[in-house]
Amino acid sequence: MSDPALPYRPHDHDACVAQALADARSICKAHNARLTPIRERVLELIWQSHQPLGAYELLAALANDGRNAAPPTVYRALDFLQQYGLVHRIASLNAFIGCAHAGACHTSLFLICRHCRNTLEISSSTVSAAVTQTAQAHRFVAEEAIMEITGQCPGCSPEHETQPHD
Amino acid sequence: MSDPALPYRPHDHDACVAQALADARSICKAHNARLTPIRERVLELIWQSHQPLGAYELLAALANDGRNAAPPTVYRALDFLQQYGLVHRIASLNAFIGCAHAGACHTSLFLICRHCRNTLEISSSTVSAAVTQTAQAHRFVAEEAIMEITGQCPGCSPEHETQPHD
DNA sequence: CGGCGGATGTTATAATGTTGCAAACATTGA
DNA sequence: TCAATGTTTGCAACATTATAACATCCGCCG
Repeated sequence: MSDPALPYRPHDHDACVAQALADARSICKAHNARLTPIRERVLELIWQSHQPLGAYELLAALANDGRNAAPPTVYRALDFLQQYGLVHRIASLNAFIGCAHAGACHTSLFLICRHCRNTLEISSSTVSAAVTQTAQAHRFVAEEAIMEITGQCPGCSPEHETQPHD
Repeated sequence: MSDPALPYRPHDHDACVAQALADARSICKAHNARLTPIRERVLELIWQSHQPLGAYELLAALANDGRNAAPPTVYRALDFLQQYGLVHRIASLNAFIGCAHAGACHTSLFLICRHCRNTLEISSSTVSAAVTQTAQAHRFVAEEAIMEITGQCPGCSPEHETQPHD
């Protein structure tokens, strides 16, 4: 299998997914929330791809499972997962990706490679501080921040001109 | 140049729109681009609202003009206007707003009030620098940045509890 | 058991965005 | 002026993304 994942670095992807699912289970338990089979499966599918997945891609994957799913099923699962901070929505792609810092309060910045689509979630206190400060300077009460940077990841950047990922 | 700090403050809106249109005309002229009636009208409609407008809202407005427009008409006009930096797309709202710094190279941050929807475009060098630095730290070549902060503007923030804007 | 509430199934539909082709129009150069 | 060319617009159909409304199921608690 062509080691699909890898935001920029090889790693044991199965283990990384398993860890994410284990974290999710404990987070849900702590909140008395039910990580039902559908919800868990959606989360697993999302984690198996480091590229953000669209709702209808998830839908197709569920259909592959032999499951009889319609759009609301997927959107409801996604709503749940977002609510507990287990996945993020990438607004510029209409797609979803697993949260790399589930459980922790954080403002994330996403580095999205326009070539291989691998997406890296970063929690930068420098950026967060700059944003907070800017908002305050305009007497604006910031509640949610979306920061999505599109460009080229190290594996696909022009200086290399080798095989890009994917 | 049009008064940049428009939302959140009273101002002569007609003049502000007129100025934006004049700027647009000169920018297009400089690039040998044609600011056709449809494109200009779309830009005007967008500027007349400080709240971001959706493509289908624009479509309805064009229909009101007695014009016979279909979705591609609007999307093409929007593509054109974005190409020349005259409008920005707000990804989290699927909507468009006039660019407050047309002509200048800039990375913008948007402060979107979830109450009155007024949206302020800010060019913060602090934030830009922090983002650039973070991207570089991951050897990521940043090309486009989307930064959208949702929250409450001064007029709608809870401490006031007066009449919100809009 | 029986009722309650959350989760899922099902159908339909809304909202957003795109493709492809043809007609209209502007610009250029002979 | 006229044809050649390229851009813009009209138009119809379609693709994608997201939600509404209501029925059903299932676990839990009394």
